[in-house]
Amino acid sequence: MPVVARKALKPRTKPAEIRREDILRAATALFIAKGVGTTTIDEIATRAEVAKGTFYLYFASKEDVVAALRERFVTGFRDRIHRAIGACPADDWTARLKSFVQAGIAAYLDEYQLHDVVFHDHRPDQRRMKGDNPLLGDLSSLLASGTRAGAWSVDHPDLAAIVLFNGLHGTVDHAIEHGILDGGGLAENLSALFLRMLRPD
Amino acid sequence: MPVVARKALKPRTKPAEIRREDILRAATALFIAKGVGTTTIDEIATRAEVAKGTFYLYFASKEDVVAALRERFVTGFRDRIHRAIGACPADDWTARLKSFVQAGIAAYLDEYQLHDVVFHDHRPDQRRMKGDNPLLGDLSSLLASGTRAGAWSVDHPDLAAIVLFNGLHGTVDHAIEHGILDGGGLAENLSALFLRMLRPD
Amino acid sequence: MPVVARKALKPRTKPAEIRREDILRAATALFIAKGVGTTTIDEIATRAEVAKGTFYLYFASKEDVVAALRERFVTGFRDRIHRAIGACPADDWTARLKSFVQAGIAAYLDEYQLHDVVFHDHRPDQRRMKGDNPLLGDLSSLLASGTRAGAWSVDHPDLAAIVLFNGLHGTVDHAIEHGILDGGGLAENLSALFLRMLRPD
Amino acid sequence: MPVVARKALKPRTKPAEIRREDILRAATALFIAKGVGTTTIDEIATRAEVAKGTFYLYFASKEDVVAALRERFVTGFRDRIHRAIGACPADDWTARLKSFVQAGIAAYLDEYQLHDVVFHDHRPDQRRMKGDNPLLGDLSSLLASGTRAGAWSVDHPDLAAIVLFNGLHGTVDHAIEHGILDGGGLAENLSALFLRMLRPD
DNA sequence: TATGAATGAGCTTTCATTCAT
DNA sequence: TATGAATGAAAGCTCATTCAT
Repeated sequence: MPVVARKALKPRTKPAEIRREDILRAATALFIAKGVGTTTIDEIATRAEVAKGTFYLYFASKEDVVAALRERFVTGFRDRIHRAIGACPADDWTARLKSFVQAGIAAYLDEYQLHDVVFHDHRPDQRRMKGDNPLLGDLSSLLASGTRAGAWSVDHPDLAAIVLFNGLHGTVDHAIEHGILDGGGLAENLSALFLRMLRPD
Repeated sequence: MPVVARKALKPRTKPAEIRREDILRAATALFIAKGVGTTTIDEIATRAEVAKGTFYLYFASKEDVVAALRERFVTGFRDRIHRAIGACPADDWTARLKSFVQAGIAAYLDEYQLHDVVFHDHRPDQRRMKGDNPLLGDLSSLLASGTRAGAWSVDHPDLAAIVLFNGLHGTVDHAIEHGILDGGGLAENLSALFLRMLRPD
Repeated sequence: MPVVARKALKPRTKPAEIRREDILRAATALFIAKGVGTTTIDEIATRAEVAKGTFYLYFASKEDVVAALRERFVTGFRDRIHRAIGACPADDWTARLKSFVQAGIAAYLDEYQLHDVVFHDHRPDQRRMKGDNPLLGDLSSLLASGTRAGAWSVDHPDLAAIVLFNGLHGTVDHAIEHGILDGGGLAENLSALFLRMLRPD
Repeated sequence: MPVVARKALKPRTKPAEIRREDILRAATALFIAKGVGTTTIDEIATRAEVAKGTFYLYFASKEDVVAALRERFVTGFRDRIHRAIGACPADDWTARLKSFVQAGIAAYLDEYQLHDVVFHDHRPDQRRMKGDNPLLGDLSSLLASGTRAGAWSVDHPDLAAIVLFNGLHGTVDHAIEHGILDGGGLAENLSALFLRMLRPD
């Protein structure tokens, strides 16, 4: 009777981080393909090549997975925008705003499917977390700083930030719906519109 | 004890429209209170004082109810705005835009709970119906007309309409989240912001 | 305001026998097309252009309809065979048996769909009614009479009747399954086989 | 009280084959007792001492269970007949045929309840599978071989096989209906009848 | 006699979660 | 850490039947 290995072939234990990643990746693909509600834990586990029980070793529930993906989405989105803005001269406010718009549109167009998954709340208390959107603060700061620097003029930076952010969001939604994927032209027009809003009297 | 009544109390058969209304009302209350997903047909039927089978006599599924409510919500919302605009002098474009904003905010604040229920799609193809939003067309027309009349200036009325509408929407969302229910002040500031955007160069 | 007729157009009341027939006809078509179990009372009523409640005025249940159809099927089947036999010379036993076979096959091929409907019992006590099959008695008598007349020889007419009847039944079933619809050839071969069984030693 | 056991008593996990068997056994008993249509999955699960969900781990539906039982019934039935025939001298054709009849009757009498359950199709396309009956082929071969060996004479072995098989089937049905459970005498008479049919001219 | 709105018991099926191994 | 068989609550939907008109 052979005593040796046999299990060396398929290491039953992977580093936890990898496992988690496997599951997250599998879930993302399925959520995008068939929606969160329709995807079963079973399917996620199968696709991640993991037993159903193992899933629960890493996540408490399906919603927990969605939350993790949301976290990651928001961070990634924000980083991307920050990187774009960071590439602009510190005192070129118009460029910074344009970068915000351009990077925001591009990032959204790239990942709107994940966005939909991740912001498709099922709970009635959805009205709690949106306020946490850190981009609103970023944008508000940008507007306020530009105003202070005399680049433009805004009375209520918070309000303007909300309008700009939602305007951008809605514009991309509209573009996606209508199959327009030319983010460049979109960014151009949108920036122009936003800058009109910021013109001093 | 009156002998006459007896049947007046519990008419087995009600006019279809009333029955439908009963069910719709019951569903609305439950959807708002505990979410669409968590509400069962059973609960709706019980609350509407109707047998489960009767529910299916009037609606094909829970989603069918949501669709009916959505229809009604959209129509009501739009009517309210139209009524407000209609009360303004036909050539006072600024007043018309302000009315749009004010009525939109008020209507949304009044009914955002129903709004949430009704736009909480479960399907992954949510990206189909939003474009049907007739208010976008209304707003775009308003902007274009005002431009033609020389009241203000817009390069891309459709784009501007999207930004305004989503800006308004997002602003109210934000207000609700933060417990601000002073629609008046909100409308004031928002209109001012929008009008800045429309100023000719 | 016209007071006249209005109802003369569509006489709400049809003679009971007609109504019953309408329902029976509708049920038959549906049962054949989609099976008894799958057909709903609603469908029968709709097809018969009658209200659901009216259905219950004429039949106590779906099974009651099936029973009525069965009754009718059996009677018709038997009549057809009797007519065929009756057309033969009273003392030509071979011809009478052949007629039985031929008419039986023809009738079955013509109406096997209804046969299937009508003998597709759902109850576990199916083992009760088959014995009522009057054709077995008819056939047994025929065999006994022929034997007494010296045309052939049978030890146990009842047993032989069962074998012949079921043999015939099974043969047609087989033919139908295999798409053979030439009843003539079938009857020829089957009669020959049966007559071999009846040959005296 | 033994302390060791505890888990031996109610092993949460049983070998799949045993579980399947438990369910099949429970279903059979219920189907026989109250019919397939009337038996609910719930009842089967309860009787098999299994959760309802577990049922669906092993079978896709009630019909799936019936199909499994049918499969098993047909195989068992055929095996039994083959065993009986196999016990006869290879060249004693009469004995072989008698064995077929005798074993067929005995097997059917023993298991007609299961037979009824298993062949109580609900679908309108019942006319598809019967032809698959492998016993017809077996019987046809037997008849042809006996003919070739000069033991008897048959013109159309396939047709004769159908008649014999259905004759046998119908005879037992009749016997059951009338409470005759003496398979022996039945076999005697039936074999005699069949052999008459096979006599050379 | 005829209607058809209303009933509600009852069935199948799904799936998140547990837990013995 | 990993497994996956087992669980069982929960929910949607159907349809035979009733009954007030």
